[in-house]
Amino acid sequence: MRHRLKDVAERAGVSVKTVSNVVNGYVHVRPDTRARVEEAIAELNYRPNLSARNLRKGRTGVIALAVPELDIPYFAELARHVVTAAAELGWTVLIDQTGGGREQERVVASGITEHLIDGLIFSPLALTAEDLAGLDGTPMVLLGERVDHGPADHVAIDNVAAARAITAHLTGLGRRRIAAIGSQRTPEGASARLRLAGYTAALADAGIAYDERLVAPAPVWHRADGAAAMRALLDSGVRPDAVFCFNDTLALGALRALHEADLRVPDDVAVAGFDDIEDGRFSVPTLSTIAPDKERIARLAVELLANRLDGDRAAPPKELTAPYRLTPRESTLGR
Amino acid sequence: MRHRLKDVAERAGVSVKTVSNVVNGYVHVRPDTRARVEEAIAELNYRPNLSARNLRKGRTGVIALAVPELDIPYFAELARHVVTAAAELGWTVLIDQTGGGREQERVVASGITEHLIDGLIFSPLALTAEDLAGLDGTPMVLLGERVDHGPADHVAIDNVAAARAITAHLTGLGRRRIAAIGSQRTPEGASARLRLAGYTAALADAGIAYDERLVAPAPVWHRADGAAAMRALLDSGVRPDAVFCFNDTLALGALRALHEADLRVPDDVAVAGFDDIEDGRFSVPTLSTIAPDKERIARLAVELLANRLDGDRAAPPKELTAPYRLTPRESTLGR
DNA sequence: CATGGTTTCTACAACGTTGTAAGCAACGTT
DNA sequence: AACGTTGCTTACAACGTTGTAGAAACCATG
Repeated sequence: MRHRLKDVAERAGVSVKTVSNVVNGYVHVRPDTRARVEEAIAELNYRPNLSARNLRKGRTGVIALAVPELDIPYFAELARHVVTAAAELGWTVLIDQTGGGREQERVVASGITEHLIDGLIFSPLALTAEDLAGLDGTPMVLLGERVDHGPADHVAIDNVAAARAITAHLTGLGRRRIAAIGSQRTPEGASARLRLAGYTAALADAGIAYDERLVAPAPVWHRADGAAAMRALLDSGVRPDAVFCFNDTLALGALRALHEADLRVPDDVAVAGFDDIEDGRFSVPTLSTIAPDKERIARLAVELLANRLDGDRAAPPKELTAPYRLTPRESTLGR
Repeated sequence: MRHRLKDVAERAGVSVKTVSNVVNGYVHVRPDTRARVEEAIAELNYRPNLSARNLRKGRTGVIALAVPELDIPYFAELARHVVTAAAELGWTVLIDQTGGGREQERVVASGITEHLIDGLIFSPLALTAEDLAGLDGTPMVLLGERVDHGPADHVAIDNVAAARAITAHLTGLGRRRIAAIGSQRTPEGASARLRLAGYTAALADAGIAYDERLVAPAPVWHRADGAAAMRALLDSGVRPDAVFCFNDTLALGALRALHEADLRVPDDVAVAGFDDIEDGRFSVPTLSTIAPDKERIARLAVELLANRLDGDRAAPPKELTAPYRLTPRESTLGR
């Protein structure tokens, strides 16, 4: 049922290599030969065996995208853009779910899928620079927070500036007791550190003293964690008049907790997020946020990988910065 | 830098095949031989070349999961479960985004990735039974609505019964003017047809006349479409006291539109969805819904595929039904 | 018609792996 | 002592493809 070059060759009365040449568009093939071969290909419904081709060529045409969790909307949206950008280069994307743990991420980085993929676009949570130091094999592009000058190409937005901008947006509304949700002390918390830095910088800009009690940790950044952190803040008695959540899912959880506490958003408490996920455009109220240009991030990552594959693998790693937009919505409307 | 069986064999002073045997856990290898080989493997950091293995075995260890869109939360959550279930069998999952169009889905089904994947788990939107008739190659499991007794294994929940159950939940609250959002006249709308059937059946059960004006179409089932459909219903003057949305994203859009119209949920209008996506547990108000057992669906699909690969490929297709739960939340609380 | 250069095609080897069959020890049984 | 059995290991071929090198056919030129 499944045919090989050899079958086509026999049917067309030529050598195996000639069929291969036709399949690969080699120019020096007589038109009538080409026609006979193409006819045979069609009749047998021949399709190349990719494993064999890959074995021979040392390329697979498959790249992997590794993200912590697919059902975090930000990563799902990012994945869509990466798939689209890669398709334009004829690549297939293998999406890998790491779970976000350091050990699992190390396994991915060290290339468990080696020999199956040509390259890797990697959005790590927990991985450190040392983990990456040992890697020699597959070309890799990192997304998200800088793993302090790691050995790989890297695409990110300016987290500190973005966090500073949205916090400034809150101070600009006249809010003074601005809480932050999502801080992390673990080494995994690179994003958290950068966004916290932006937050404190913006407070300083506005002449507001930093109050540790207004900063709530969140071990992971799911809705439930945002709700829990918000409840903890409210219970602690520090009456915030605004909250900057380090991502949108945290913010959606916080909205929920505020609702349960009978506080009005934005009247009593203004809420801001980060990532611009689809949900935030339809929540009640709609969510003010930082909108990273995900489409651009994906495209840059794919291009970096393409350059790495075709060009100099030993070239020094590139650091690219993608744009973002401050996107105010109902959750931070002025009073 | 990258080593082969041969390199390991030379270093350990054994034949290539013995190294292969060690790698594959063959039992008849003397402990000291095994130790020497494993040492050599570790020293060289050897990893098998999957292309070569695949070529030899005729299996790739990769299955594909094809879904319309990754950033529809239901599919993202489903994908996570499929990845988990497949990992237990040592499979890697290649996630493919079809976009939901009939032509693209046909390309996926006819196996553009042939020779790269062992099997396919496919959640089609637009595909018809005829499109599937021609397929001969890769084993396939269909998810979601039945493509009327297609030629492939199939896993789904009982859509009609589930839709009937949640509509009955609304009538049980004493609601009488129950709208439906998400109907589709296109052939793609298999889900829509089944859920509409459940809705009408439940109305009949409760002795409520079917009113066409209460049924709003939605070309696709995104949040924006739900909001638009809800607005259209409100503008048309048919004052509903409840809405059954054919999925959760539609329902979240409807919640938003009701909020903008200053109607209270559930007091003025009760809202129910379908799918039990994460967002619905944190929306304001939280969303009553039908919760399909996604974990079970994924597991069944993977098991069906495994049976197909190991067993009789010509066996008649199986139809499996996964359980669901009616999950009432705030959006349909009694008055 | 010899010369040299294209064009067209082919045979062969190689990519790295594993299944098959067979060889060689070592052992226990008769 | 001869025999079969079992445990361990190996040589070889094959999976389907493409790169290399070269043969054969063709063409244009002097």
